[in-house]
Amino acid sequence: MTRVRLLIFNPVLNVLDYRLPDGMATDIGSVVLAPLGPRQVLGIVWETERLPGADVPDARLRPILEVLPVPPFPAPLRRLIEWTADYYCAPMNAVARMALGSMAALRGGGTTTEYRLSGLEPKRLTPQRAAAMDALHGEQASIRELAELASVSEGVLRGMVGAGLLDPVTVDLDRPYPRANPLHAAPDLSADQQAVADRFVSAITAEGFTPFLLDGVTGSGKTECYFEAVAEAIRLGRQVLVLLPEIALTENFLRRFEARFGVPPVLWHSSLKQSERRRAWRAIVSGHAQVVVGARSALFMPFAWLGLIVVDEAHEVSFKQDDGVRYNARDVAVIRARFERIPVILASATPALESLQLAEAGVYEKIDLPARFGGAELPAIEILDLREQPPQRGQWLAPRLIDEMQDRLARGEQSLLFLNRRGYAPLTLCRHCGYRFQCPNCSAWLVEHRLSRRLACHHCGHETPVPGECPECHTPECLVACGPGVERIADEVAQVLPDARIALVTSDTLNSPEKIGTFVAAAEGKAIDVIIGTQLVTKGYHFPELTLVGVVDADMGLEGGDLRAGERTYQQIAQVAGRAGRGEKPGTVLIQTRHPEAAVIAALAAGDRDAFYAAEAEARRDAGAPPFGRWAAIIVSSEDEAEAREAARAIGGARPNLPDVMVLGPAPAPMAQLRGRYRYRLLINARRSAQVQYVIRDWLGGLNFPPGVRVAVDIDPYSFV
DNA sequence: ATTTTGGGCACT
DNA sequence: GTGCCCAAAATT
Repeated sequence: MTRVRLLIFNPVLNVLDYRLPDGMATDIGSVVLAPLGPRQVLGIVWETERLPGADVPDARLRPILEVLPVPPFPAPLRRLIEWTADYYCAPMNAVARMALGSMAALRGGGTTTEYRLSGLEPKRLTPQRAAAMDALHGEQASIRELAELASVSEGVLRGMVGAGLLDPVTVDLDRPYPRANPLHAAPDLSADQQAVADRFVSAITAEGFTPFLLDGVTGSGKTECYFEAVAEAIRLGRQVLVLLPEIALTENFLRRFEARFGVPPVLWHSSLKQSERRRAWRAIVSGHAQVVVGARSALFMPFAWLGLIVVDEAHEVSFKQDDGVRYNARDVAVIRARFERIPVILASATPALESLQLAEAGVYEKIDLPARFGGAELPAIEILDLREQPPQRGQWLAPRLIDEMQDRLARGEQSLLFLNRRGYAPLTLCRHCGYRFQCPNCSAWLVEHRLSRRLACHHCGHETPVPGECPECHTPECLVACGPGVERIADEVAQVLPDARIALVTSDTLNSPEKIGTFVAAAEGKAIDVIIGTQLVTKGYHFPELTLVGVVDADMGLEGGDLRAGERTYQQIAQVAGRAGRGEKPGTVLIQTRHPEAAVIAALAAGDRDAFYAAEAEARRDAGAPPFGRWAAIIVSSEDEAEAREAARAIGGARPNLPDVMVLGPAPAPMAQLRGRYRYRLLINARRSAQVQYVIRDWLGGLNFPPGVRVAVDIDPYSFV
């Protein structure tokens, strides 16, 4: 009788042994279906010696039901899953889950019917049908997905099929993607860029683990360089994974990719439709997908022949996942490359201090790309001290910044204002009684969105219409907006530059590929004079007529005691500054601040990157922060405040007493309530040598908590809320 | 997480 | 003894 050990996809059971029935064969890594009580669960066949479990007598073993028709997880992926679970104190099955697409993807094969608008004019147009016609433009998907997309019931759509408004299309579920051609459009590289590309190509050919830190200012052509590595991998028949921080980035990226390789890459991100997800996953595991561009969740895909990983904008905070398995895709990408024995390229204009340190230590091979491509000059950066030249009362733009914008408008050039705050105002209060609108589920103010006339929580999605009176004292028309958001800045610009054509660029306004495309076309076609945006506008775009960048509030990111606040501010401003002067004309960057003396601001003004990194390193060393020391967080949460407090106190009471590990707390988390759960936090600061994970596992392993209490461990945390 | 089991208790 | 509710145990 053959006994098989499975990694089981059940939140509390990690490991169970089964019997392999006669006539059934598995390999290590096979994905199987197994009985669990009256149910069926997925499992992955694992090396018994690598997965400790209880010794259950042969007689009690139940037989595996089915081996799923997908290639077994290869050893490098299995090692990656083990490493990630171990390092981030997460259950192995939670990590392994990230490697699977969906049940449908595991079964594969077959065809399905999708529907798309036929273009026929409706005879009878109900409001629901009108909404569907509007929302489904250019979409093709199943009835179910279309219904969700258009927010109408499936019945409405079936009716539309009957009326001939929707056409059925038979689709092969696993239909292949067009092949990328490495020779489609050979790039025109500078000597510097060619040297970098050559180095990458040689690493690909050598087929070994080679981690690169590609450090080059915005516009230096990092993408063109690593595209040559991608081309070489394609030539050798290996697959490539390119990780990007946000989906919003892909629009621009896809155009550049298609220009270079003739076809779009395979996309992988969380908002793929069922059918797209299945098709992409099957192409990835079969080895058919040549280049996969994805968000961090693509990192655990079971590639058949992975040959290269690229992490673009590798410093981006969004590579850190902050729920579920709290991993950092930038770091795990390097680990995966090590297990796969392939090159990995971390590309950034403003690398994380941790990455720079690893490069200095010789762990990463550092590749510098100093010059801006085409000789375009880096913009001049100037500080506007708001204490010396304050904006008018109730406004946020200093006169000097307005003058410069006026000037650009007169010259037919473009300006960009950056403020990383969505909505109209971050706080709304009652002028009469001082009532402040707060989220019922979170410790956060509700942000007024004037475009949608709602108050919204940016943490949990709670929304309410803006009321006409104060809910506390019932005074009508008494609400005041406090502080600026991008919508309010847009109002101000409309007021001071009445002739300017303004584009507001936030995740609220630019939430679909079509809208992004329209915006980019308008900006390139000089149909926009002033772009006002959040995070979203800081990277990727190339507008030759954009010659002025204004940073509305450089101090915003520095408040709040986040350990990486300085670094993030530097990165954001350097990034958005890179949008200016990308064409023939030189750019200017104006930074509004009340703290011109702060190290970050001073370094930006002086254009002295090294000075910033030196100051930041010094501060981190003093604080025992990464990369010189290590942090970890334990977050205890419950819907019951007392229960959360009690559990946190119990954890605090069992704290280890070790010379190289310091425990702070428990204390209410800065975000004391989040999505209806009360939260307490303990912070662990350890020497770099300390085995924090083992200490924490030991510590928490001996404790039991009531149901309803969640204890999350965050290793190398980014968010301190 | 989900399902099964079993103890305690009211009721026939 | 039977039905019902809830907590505890088991899931290979």
